[in-house]
Amino acid sequence: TCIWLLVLDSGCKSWCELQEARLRLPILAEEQVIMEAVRENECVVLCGETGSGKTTQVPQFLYEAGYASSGGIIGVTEPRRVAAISMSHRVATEMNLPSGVVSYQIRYEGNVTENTKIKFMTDGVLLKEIQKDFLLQKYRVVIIDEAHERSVYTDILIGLLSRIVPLRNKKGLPMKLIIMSATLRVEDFTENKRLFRTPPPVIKVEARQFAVTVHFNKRTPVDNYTGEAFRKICKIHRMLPPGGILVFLTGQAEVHSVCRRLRKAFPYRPHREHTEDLKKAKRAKKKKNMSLPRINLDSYSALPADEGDEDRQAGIDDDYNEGSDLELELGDHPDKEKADPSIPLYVLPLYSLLAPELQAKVFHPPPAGARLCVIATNVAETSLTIPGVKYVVDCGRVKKRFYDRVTGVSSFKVTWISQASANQRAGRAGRTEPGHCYRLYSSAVFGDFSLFSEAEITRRPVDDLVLQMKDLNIEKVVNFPFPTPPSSEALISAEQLLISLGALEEPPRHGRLTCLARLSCPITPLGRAMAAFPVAPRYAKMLALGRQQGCMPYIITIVAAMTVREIFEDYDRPAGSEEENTKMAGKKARSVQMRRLWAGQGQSVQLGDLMVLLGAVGACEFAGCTHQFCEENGLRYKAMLEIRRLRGQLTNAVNAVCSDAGVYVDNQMAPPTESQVLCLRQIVLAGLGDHIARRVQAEELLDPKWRNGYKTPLLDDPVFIHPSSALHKTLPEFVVYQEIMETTKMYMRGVCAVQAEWIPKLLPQYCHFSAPEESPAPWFCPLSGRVKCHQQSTFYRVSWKLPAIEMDYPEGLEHYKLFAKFFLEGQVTFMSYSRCLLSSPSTMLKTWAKLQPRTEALLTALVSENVNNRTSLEAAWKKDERCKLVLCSRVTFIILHNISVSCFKKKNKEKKK
DNA sequence: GAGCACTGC
Repeated sequence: TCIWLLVLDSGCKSWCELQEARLRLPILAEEQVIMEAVRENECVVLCGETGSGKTTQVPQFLYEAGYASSGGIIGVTEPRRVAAISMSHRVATEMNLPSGVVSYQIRYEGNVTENTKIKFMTDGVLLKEIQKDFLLQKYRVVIIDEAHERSVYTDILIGLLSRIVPLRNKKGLPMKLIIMSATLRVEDFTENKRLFRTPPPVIKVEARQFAVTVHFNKRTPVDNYTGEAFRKICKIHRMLPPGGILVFLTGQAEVHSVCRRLRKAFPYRPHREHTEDLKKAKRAKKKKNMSLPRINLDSYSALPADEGDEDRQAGIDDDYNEGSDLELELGDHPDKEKADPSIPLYVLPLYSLLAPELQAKVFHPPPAGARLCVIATNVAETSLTIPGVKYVVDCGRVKKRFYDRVTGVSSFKVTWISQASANQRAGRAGRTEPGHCYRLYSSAVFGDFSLFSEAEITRRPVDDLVLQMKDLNIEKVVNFPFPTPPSSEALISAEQLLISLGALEEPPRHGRLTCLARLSCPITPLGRAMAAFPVAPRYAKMLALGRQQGCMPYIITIVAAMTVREIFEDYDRPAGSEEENTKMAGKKARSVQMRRLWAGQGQSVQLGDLMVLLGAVGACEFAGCTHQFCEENGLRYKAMLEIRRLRGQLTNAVNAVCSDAGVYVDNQMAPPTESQVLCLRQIVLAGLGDHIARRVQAEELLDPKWRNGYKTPLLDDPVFIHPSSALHKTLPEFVVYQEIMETTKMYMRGVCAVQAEWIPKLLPQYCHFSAPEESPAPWFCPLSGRVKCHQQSTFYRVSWKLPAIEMDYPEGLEHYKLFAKFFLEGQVTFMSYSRCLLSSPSTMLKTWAKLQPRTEALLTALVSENVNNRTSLEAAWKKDERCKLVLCSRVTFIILHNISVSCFKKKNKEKKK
């Protein structure tokens, strides 16, 4: 983050320069129109592409117009942390105000003061603030920036603010909402009657972007778009004038393989080495030219450099490429891809998981004489802006995560992008001068793209959002004014999960449940506590249970590590060179070894991948969480820093929810003891109850594809423990998993072994219990004062037989009869009445007991006062001390309490009436 | 015995 900021801010050299740049922004001409619209409307939608300056200028207009005087402040939300920070710096500089006045707030940090007038923050921060103060009384204006990106939080914020703004106006504390979008796709906001009854005005602002000429391919490669990208880059580099090239591909592996090919084709060596190479290459070229037939790439430069007619070129392209393509795809034939060091290309990979110091390279100018070429994934579309890009090569695809709504299985698929996305990518070529965008697909294919990408909220589970909303006392989540609502299946399964976790009250079982009733469950106190933890509900449940046996610090660490993605460095990606290959092999071996070490021994092995996480974080923190430690042990430094900050935040949250928890972040944390590991596994099971899998049984093993497979309640096909898992060879009978990812097979990730007998105990909501066992017979537990029994159960849907376990006797008349028996035997009060009894206590259980008025009288009394355990008996007694000893008919049981008395009293009263 | 885009609390 810091590196990016330095780079982002390096553009702001002097205030004068800034002011000059500022004056050129087209939005300045629109100030009056905008401010008038804001004055006259509660909500205004502002459309302006990147480069219009809306993010930096609109807050200043509002400030000048007095919206931040008299106490109120101007809030601006951004979908990314870097944007919140850099925008606050930028605006502070432009306005010549200190950071205490123009400030930012992100998840872990901020510089907000009492004097803050303009506050930039991430969208999640404002959502959390609504939890504390629903009316957001601090704010006079809220600006939702980048609303077109449709992140889940901006969508929810817009829904909430559509209600908050009128409420504020009614209260006489007027507030304004400004929604800013880079595209004109705003109908979801403006034409949505549930959101705004009167559509808010839409103001369009021109952008100061340079023209980008778009070139389509004549043909659209079906599979080999990386090969096509490679050829296109080569061509651009050979033929077109200077200017950076930005290439959009879909994943790390593609990025690295194209990088490798380009580096081979246009080797770049820094400094002297390079000039040496150049000379050598020139000599070699001369020789080769004499011995080899001239099918040369150089012939291309005969074409006009500004050639834009792709269709015409494509013909030549195809002829030429068909031959060479084969060679290129046959892999590493060093001789076939002829190196041309005379025109060096400075090739850099760029993707989100790349180490920040390597990412930062793209922001620096390329070495003299070399052209910059960045091979990127989607990060370059919105998150990072690379300076000096004149050419964009767009493969037209994106890798997206998909969730199966029924089974919850995740997978990654490469799909076509939307037209909006393609235009956004093209726009990256026109930041500093006119540019060109080469689309590796035909205009017809482009025409078939959807206009816009789907809103994120429709593409992912919403359990966390539903919990947040319930915590805001929005019970009927279906009625929430979503700009685009999630599917009802998604809402129902979210509600179901939250009920199972105990975060929502279970709806009454009797009668047919309407869809609405199932979606209107109120939040429980546990749910409130869970909503206070900024993690997924399953993990929040673990935190809520974490206090036993001193497990809280461990649970916090495990939850933090599970929340942060990819804590281990990936050494399986294609290497850039042979030496890098051997280097990576060595690192990988070390990483595998360390993971085995962190998995521990004895009990802790059963905690599986979660123990590996715990061990890794523990070891890393013990070593001071240094870059070097991470590097040497295969950990992603950025991930470890995020875990460290998240541990801090979760620790604070736990202490806030439970003031006597007294947890603190200990970077010298000792490994958990054997009994703590047992406890941790049970806590994890309680949180991941719907993520259980059972090893396929020998008798079920009919199909060889089930070998080493696991069965889950929701899937017909087997799932497997991922080969990188600590439990891959152990294959425990029962496991819980973090997620199922479908690749070549369905793999469970984040696996932890659990014991069968814990399941009915900790997850009764998922079990069907059979009648209490007859042997051993039900008994009275003197410690808890309750009637206990053994009960067998099966796991829901799959009917796995679970071992019989000790349970509270199930509700019903039988429970009262048993309690009466134990009571008469003197087990409940430790006093024996047997010598005063006419019948044996076991009479209570006889089928003919009803025929005896005395047994019936006792039973009725117990039932009417709900007494079937010691606690409720004592409570009933307390109600009326005088009647502790009562002889209930002369020759029957002695009944020692007011249960029967109050019962008789009631009856007498009724008789009198 | 493997192959994961991108974010926010």
